[in-house]
Amino acid sequence: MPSRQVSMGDVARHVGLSRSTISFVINGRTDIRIAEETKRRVWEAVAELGYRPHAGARSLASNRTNLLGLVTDIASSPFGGGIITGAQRAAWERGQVLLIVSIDVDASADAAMLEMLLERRIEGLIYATAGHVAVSLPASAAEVPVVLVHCEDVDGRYPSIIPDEEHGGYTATRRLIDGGHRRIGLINLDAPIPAAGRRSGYERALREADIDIDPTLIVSGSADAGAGYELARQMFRHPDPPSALFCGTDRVAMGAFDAIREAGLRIPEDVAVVGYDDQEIVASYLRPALTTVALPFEEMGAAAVEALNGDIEAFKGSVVRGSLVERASA
Amino acid sequence: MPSRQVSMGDVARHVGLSRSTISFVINGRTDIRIAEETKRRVWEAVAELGYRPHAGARSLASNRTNLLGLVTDIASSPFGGGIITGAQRAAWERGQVLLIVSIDVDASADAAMLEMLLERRIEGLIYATAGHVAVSLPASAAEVPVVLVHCEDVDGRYPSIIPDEEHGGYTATRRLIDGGHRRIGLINLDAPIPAAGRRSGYERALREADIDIDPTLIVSGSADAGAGYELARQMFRHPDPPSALFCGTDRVAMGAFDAIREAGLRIPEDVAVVGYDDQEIVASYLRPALTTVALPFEEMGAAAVEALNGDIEAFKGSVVRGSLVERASA
DNA sequence: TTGTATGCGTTATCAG
DNA sequence: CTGATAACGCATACAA
Repeated sequence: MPSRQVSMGDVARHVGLSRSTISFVINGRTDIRIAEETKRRVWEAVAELGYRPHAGARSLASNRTNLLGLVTDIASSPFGGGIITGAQRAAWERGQVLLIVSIDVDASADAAMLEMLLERRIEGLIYATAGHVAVSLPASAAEVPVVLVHCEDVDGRYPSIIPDEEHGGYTATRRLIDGGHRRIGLINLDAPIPAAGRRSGYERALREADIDIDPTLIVSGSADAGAGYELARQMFRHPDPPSALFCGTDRVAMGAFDAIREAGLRIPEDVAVVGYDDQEIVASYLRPALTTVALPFEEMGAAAVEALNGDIEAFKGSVVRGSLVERASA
Repeated sequence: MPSRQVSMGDVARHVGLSRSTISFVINGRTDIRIAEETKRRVWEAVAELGYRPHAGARSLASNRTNLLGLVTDIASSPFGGGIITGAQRAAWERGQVLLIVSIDVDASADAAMLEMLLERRIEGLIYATAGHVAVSLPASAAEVPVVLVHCEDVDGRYPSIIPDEEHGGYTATRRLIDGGHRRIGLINLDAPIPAAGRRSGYERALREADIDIDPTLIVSGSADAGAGYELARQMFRHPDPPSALFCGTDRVAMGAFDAIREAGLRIPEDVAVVGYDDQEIVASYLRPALTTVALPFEEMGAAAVEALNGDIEAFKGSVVRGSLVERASA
């Protein structure tokens, strides 16, 4: 328990140099030439004394914190953690740190949290959600650069980084077509933001392969297993049932699996299935393991940090692509 | 874009008081009596000028940061996010903030991350893992109070906050006994830290109910669905098979479900099943939904913050209890 | 109850 | 290349 922390002055005294010199070498400033020997001595003293810069003092003097705020509900959600991972990696590479605040999906008590972030002098704010939703930020958010991830703000003030749903729909469908299928069912999501994009990707893939779009093969419902089960059951009562299924969610696929088995069909021999989300727990433990389109969480997190560090306006309406995770169901 | 941030001095000038007075009212100091009228005027000016304290300056002057470091792999894991939620809630209540650093389960490049946390002058460190494992921290961690959550350090230097596995095993088994079962199978985990505790809870519940412990009803394997399937299959080839199953993991239960169905048995009518972990996605989307023992993640996170704020030694070897989540499988 | 003076650890400016 | 010196915004001992 050292009685006092060791400061830059202590280091200076130890090596018999001025504080400025210490500061220069510690910050690795290239605009000022310093003798190698001097640097060596400084670093040596730093190690010997166990000196550690004081971030608070530094931010006071330099008026920079290298702090980015990340407020998100993904910690209280079973997936989407990739956003944190991706954002943090990108931030770290730039010498930046994330101050993460976890909120509830519903909570609006986040004004106080934001205030706290502002007191800490964050230099940018990332607001990320696990689900693709519309949000509304406290007014004070506007005091720093803001990017939204996986959500959109109600009055379109801030740029959003969202998954390329059209491309995802296309990728999934294309995989099925490449597997030789021509009757491909789509169990889409009811009306949330992404549903439309997913469907048009599906249709584009079909058109490209000269397959007629059969509206009776397209249904939609909620995102859970129950809906998947019901909708799939219904679909396999079709006089000319599909040989492949693109499900809007891994959970939907999970339900569909049950219905397909109940119909006495095997996966993927009789029916190939592709899911959406790559919710690891569901997708990889399903039997057979689910081939699915991964949401690009890490990429979105990283993109958010890049946006904050670059021309933020350039990211308006930008979209990032997920990739197909091949397992055994298609 | 204000050309300069407004400081305490600006507020003081605005109301015609000294900076100390402003400081006193802003920090709500009760050891110094200040006229209500004065306070009112100060807060008014604060609002009018949009003054916001500078956390860096404050930490420099007071030598306190109210920052807690949380380094964890749960963001890159599908569950355990409750630790963040719980820790943050507890911290927030004490006016503290979490600096969260997400690491990979394997990564050991965390020395640099820890160094960064120390530069930010964290006043305590929480190291939390998604899985119950043994870890080893960089030496510099010892410079601040440390608590481990859901893990233990190899040389037992720091206190750990871990789930009460014995109690969990007891709770699950007890639930089955209360449901009228007397032949209860246990599919335990192979040799990781928690397995032993779980089993002794199971045995205690049995003994309490005067049920003989049948070693042939106790098997163990890895934590995944594949193992659950195999082990359960095996168990139902027993001449006198169990009418209830306690699975060491929800994923194991997921596999067991398949085996039970294959054996032509119904859940829970013919076989009652209780899982462990309460991995929401698995447990709630299984059909029937899985009754399971929840790991007390939020409570552990909160306990960690409390430990850091109190007598940290008192938390050595302390254990926190999860609770049963009743669904439909038992 | 309020004001003054000082110091916290850094960075930045500017002169050598 | 190096060394004084002055901020940075706030808390606090001390004086009034």
